[in-house]
Amino acid sequence: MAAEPRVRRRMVATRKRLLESALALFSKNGIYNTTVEEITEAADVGKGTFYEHFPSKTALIRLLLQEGFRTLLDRCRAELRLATSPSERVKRLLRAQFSFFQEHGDLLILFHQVRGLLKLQGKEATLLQREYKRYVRFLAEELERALMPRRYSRAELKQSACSMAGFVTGYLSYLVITGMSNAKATKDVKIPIRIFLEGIAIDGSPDSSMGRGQAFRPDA
Amino acid sequence: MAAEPRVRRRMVATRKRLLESALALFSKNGIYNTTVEEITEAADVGKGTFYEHFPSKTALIRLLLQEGFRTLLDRCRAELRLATSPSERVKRLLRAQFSFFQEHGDLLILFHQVRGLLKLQGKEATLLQREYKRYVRFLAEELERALMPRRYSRAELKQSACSMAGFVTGYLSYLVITGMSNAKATKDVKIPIRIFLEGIAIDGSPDSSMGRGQAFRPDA
Amino acid sequence: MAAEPRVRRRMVATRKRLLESALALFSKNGIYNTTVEEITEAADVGKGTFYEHFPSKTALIRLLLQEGFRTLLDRCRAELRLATSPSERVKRLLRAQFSFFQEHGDLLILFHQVRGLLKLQGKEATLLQREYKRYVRFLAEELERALMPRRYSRAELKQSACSMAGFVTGYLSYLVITGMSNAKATKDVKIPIRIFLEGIAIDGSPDSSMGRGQAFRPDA
Amino acid sequence: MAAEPRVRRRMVATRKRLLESALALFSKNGIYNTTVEEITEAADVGKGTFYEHFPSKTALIRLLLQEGFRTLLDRCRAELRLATSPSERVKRLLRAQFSFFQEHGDLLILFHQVRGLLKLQGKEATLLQREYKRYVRFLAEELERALMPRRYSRAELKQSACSMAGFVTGYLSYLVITGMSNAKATKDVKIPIRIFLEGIAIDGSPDSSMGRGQAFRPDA
DNA sequence: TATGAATGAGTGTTCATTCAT
DNA sequence: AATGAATGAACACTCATTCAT
Repeated sequence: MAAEPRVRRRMVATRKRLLESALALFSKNGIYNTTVEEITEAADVGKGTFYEHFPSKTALIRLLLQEGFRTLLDRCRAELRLATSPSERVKRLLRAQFSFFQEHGDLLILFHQVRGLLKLQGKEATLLQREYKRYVRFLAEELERALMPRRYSRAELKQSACSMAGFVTGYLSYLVITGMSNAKATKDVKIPIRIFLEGIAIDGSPDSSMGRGQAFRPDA
Repeated sequence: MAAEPRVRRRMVATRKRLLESALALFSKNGIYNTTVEEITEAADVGKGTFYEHFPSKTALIRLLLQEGFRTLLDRCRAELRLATSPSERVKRLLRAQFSFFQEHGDLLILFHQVRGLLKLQGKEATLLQREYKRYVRFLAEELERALMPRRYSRAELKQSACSMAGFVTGYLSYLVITGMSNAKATKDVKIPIRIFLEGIAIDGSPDSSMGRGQAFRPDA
Repeated sequence: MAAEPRVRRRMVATRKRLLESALALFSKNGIYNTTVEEITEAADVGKGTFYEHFPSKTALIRLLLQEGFRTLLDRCRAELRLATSPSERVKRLLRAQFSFFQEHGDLLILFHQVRGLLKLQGKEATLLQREYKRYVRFLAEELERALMPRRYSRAELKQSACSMAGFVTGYLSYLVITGMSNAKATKDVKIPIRIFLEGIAIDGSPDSSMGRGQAFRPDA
Repeated sequence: MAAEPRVRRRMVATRKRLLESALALFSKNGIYNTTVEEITEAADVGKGTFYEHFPSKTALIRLLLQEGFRTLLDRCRAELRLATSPSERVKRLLRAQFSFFQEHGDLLILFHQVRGLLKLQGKEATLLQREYKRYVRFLAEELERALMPRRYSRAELKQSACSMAGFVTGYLSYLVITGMSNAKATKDVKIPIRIFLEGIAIDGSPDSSMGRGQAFRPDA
């Protein structure tokens, strides 16, 4: 009876080692090029042990994804609590996301790869999709709150949330590809934003420069 | 001698059908869940024929990627030629990318999935990586040209390019996930940008609002 | 075009070798202790070849079963055509079954093992079950025809068919267990039947000997 | 010292629960689709406990088989003791077997499935085989006793015993397959026997009807 | 050139069995 | 004696690739 906790602790440790090994390998080799056996070997346990802890490889991926998103959202919420004005909320939201991925670089590629699966059908995909949708919904709600005074349509807010989420992960994953230090490049994210947007003249009248007297519409 | 061209034409047609079938299937089921046999079946040719035209499945993917990026860059260049002022170049660059992916939605998931592979080692990955790097370099150069008067460091321009590329594809792929009509949502891309950035006060004095008198730094 | 048949012939031969190897191994080691690899090795083909010819191990078993039952029923029908009187039909029916299993001893254990699965649920089991039911139904119909003059209820005929089928395969499989030569023991099947039934006095008055004045009822 | 019996009693109870759970599961899902874990779960004991009581899964099966056959033979012996005439012995023997399987339907599928293993080599198979052989030998001896006056060869008696054993279990298992109520169908087993045998004319002159002036020989 | 039968390394998953507690 | 976490051999099945025709 007194020894039980030790067993439990060992099990928890094993499970944790499996999760960590999996995440590290997924991040290094991708979810497709990582085999269950590689994971168990990295965790220094037998192959069968994997299935004592997780029903399937996919389930493990889902778990990592869920946990990842939960941590991300928690981070966002914590950061939002520090905001003193509505206008500050958006900044903190963005900051939370960047700093999260800076700490959890492993999750960047996982989120990315799984996202590449989501157009596919099948109930497993639906389960995974739910996580991303929840994330977007959360961002949309927060954006709404932050921008209270001015009313935007639900669709616009959703688009805006997609825009934000896509920007964060897209930017970071391109940094990874080009071999730029994530840490350094995310130190001051405002510069790239300003640069690539400055021509768009986000501030005021500019689109007239497109010669059509319209707002910027890429496919106009 | 007179028949030769016909044979050649047939071959070219077969090759084209293979490429198209592959792209369609990749877009629908992803590169991992699409088998060579499915591709040849869709193209209505024998399985072996695939290997008469392409040395491997990966090579085919690389080809589609290369062709895709070439088309994308061509589109960008064409659009840029229409610009009458440097400040307009960025807008047209962005517009070109959005409209490209709107037309070639097939490539969105392909670009995305392949990107998820790029951290991997191996010379195949390096070959694929080259394509993305070329794309980013192109964007960086164009940004430099567009913003000539103001000098940015090479690194900053590269970050900015990543930012742009990441934003475009990230935004669009999140739209796909959340089930929003790509066509509709990209009609006016400025709204979401404005919304999610408005709190950041990209325009002027803003960061003081963070209470630290600093530029916006997500991980501060 | 002229060579095609050769390829086809080769394929048919491969398929046949696989079927034969499988049946032989199933008969020797049982369906559970026979692996796909053993089958392909015995057929001297690669492991993957198996799946070019059959969608799954279970499907192969089903195929063997179907083909076996078809042959068995054909044999029965052929034998029945030789009958000159209704009363002869039952004899010939029984004879056909015995001679069939004598020739196809391999199928005896297959039929037996698969039968052991049939109580299980699942659609695969249902598919297999169909074969046995068809067999019993056939026997019931033939018994009805053979015994036309005297009317038996549908249920009684079905029981009778089960009785016949069960007897044939049960008897033979017990012969196998006890190591008796199938060939020799089935030469004159009437002797064992007479022996074990003679006390039951199938002919007339006997059951009164049970002291209850009733028909023989095992659980009375 | 006083507690010892309690421990022993508990152990016996656990062992019994394991045996019962196993039998129930074997009957429902078959010996192959029943895992040791399912058995221990059903018996509400730890997985390791199984191996405190039985050296292996196969050993458990052997045990159930042995116990089953022992009970069956006991039942037969008890029934035989009630016989008042030699001719009655065969009837009672048959009755005992039918009523046994009616009560212990669980054992029907177990006996059946294990029988499907018996052609296999290996000492485990030999051990299992012994049980069936003992059963057949018992039946042969009883038949001999019952038919004393008329002499049959040892081989003929053995065949006859196989015939009886095969008929009983074969008939019943076909009833299960076709979904007929075991209970109802075995109420009066004589009808099916009579029906399927009536054409064989077990009684007298019959085989001449085959037009060959021979005894009924299935493979003639 | 085109074909598709053949291949076999590789993968996720199962499960009887072991053993430290 | 009882437990259940850990084990790893084994298995069915996949699929990119080869090659004889």
